Amino acid sequence: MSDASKPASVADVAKAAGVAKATAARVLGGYGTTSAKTREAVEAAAARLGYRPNQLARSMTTGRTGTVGVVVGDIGNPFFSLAVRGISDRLKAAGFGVILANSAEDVDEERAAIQRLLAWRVDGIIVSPASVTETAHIAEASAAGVAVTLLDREVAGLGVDCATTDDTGAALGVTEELIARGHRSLAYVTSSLPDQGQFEGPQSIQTGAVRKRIEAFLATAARHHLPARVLTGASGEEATARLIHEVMAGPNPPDAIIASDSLIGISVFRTLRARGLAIGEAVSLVTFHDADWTQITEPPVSVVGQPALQMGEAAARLLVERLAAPDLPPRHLAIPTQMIWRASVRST
Amino acid sequence: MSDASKPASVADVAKAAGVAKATAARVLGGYGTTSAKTREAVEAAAARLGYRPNQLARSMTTGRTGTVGVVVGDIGNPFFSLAVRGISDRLKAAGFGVILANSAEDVDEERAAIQRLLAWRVDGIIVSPASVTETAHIAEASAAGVAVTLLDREVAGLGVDCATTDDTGAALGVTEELIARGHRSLAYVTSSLPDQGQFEGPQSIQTGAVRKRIEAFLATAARHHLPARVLTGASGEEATARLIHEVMAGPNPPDAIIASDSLIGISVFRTLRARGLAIGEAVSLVTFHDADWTQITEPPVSVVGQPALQMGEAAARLLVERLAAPDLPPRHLAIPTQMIWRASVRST
DNA sequence: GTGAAAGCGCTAACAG
DNA sequence: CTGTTAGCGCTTTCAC
Repeated sequence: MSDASKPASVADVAKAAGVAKATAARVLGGYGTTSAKTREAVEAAAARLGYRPNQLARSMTTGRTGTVGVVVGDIGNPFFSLAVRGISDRLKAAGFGVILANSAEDVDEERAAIQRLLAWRVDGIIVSPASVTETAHIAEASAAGVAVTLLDREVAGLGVDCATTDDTGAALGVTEELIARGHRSLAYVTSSLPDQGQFEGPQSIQTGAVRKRIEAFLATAARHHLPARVLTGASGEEATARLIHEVMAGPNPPDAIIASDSLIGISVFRTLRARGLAIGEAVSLVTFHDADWTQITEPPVSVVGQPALQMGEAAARLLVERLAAPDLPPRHLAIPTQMIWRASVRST
Repeated sequence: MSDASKPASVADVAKAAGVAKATAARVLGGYGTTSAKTREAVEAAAARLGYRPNQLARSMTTGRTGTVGVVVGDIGNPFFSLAVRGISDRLKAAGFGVILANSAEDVDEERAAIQRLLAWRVDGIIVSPASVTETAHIAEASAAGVAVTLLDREVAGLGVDCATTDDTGAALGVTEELIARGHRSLAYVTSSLPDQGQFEGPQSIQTGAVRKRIEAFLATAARHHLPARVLTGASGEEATARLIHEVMAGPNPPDAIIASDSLIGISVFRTLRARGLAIGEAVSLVTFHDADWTQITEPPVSVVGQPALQMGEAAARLLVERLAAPDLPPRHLAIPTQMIWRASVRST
């Protein structure tokens, strides 16, 4: 059967079947035309020798790998893991495999990952860029001729496809409704770190989606002449807890908090509880991403529903379509979010 | 700079730098010895031409791809997504890339994925087998000379490395404690489907880890002469709800329920709530996997803590070590779980 | 329908 | 330290 030392090649099979290399290749590769008789002979020999196609050699000659690189910030984050599931399913259906890379939200790692993917000659790359400004490597990939699709985070001027949720609309809607319900001091909590270590407006945030949300959040609050602050660096339980404790203990504490993802949402929920604050009464809470758990807490948590799986599917679809039609103009799919108001936000 | 039509090759760079192909290759590939002067010349030429190494060609000649295939049941499941994060981090540190495949817990898909990975000549494969019995393709991969490590689910007699949690110990411990706390009718809920469509003992369950847990669960209950039932097919919210409603409405309903993962845990929690049952009083609940949300429900949910991330890291470590020492005897790392008892289980 | 030969881009082995 | 040569396994001409 199969041999650990050196798998049988087309040449081996050809010899065993008593045909030319090209003929065996035609049968094994499923292209060209062959008579039923030779086909059987080749297939028998292949089975006997435990032939296993070498995709490297195949891709080497054809120039196509049938492979797409996926670079996300954190595959451990439910939002991305669902997106990757969507991507993976869709790509598989289209006959592509996935090479996964985790950037840990670090531009240098992202850059290295993309270089590796280019070296592997992937047909396409789906990436959630860690930075909106440092994107030369993404432009480079696109220029090198691989199809690029942005996931969740738009980068202007790159001229590539993009699948995001409607961050601006979502943030605007949430903020408006919070204000309509009588909240007078708002806070947005994100794990993103500002550029210079200190938050100085949306432009200091490098995560595209988060920047958009903060822009809409601040603009909406300003329009109503209400104080709004942005808490950055909420990465992990302790950091988030510290931020929340600090702001709640300080002057004019927020009466409504928006968490940028479900991980932060949990931490905020817990910290508010630990401070003895009645969520939905003393302080309201909304989180981005409709994680399952938001329905079973007491009170249940209001969410900005982000169809992560569908977004992944959309990104994959965009990529596959571009591969088929490289000259299509770049498209941006902004998938609508769905607000679900629950008791964690007071209603008056 | 870079050209979309055809990237520069070693030969192109060599010609531009006025050196032999092998010399340019030595510089570009970072092997052998070269003088500082030629190195500079080659690097300059490479930069000018936008040279990009072709990993396919590299792997073709070296026989090593520096790539590991990872096949999981569902990357969208937090348990696996954390495991994959651990795997990815560890492999990256060791210089390996990850090709991800999702089996959707389907043996046929898993088989196809493994074949594809073998065609890609991955150096190793980490897989959470969908079935304990249909494992010929895994044995085949191992026989073909790629390092195989099992993730989360042991398969006896395969002679490959394996990183799991201690399922038997965990299930035994949980069951004992539930009984000690006065529960008299137990139920275990899993998404796994039994072999013949109907549960007929642990042997009808194909998911290795789940089978082990059920074995220990049933054996422990039997030792105490207490009724214990296994609910299968709890895949998705509705299916789980139906199962729970059915069993709670039937004769001798369980007074303690063990959920096989955190997704099921949420569904059970919700369904019990919907039935108006006081969790931790009328009925107790324990779930496998220490998902974040278990701490913030009311009551908080008891968990069998599964260090998914560490398990992933362990699997990757086993694989890397085997790649370095192929003749090592197969090792099985059973990472201990950590029980955390919370108010969802009554204490008497 | 089948065969012979060239070549993808790179590294490895051996000279010089 | 550098150059020459061969070859990895496959597909792709182009003959026959």
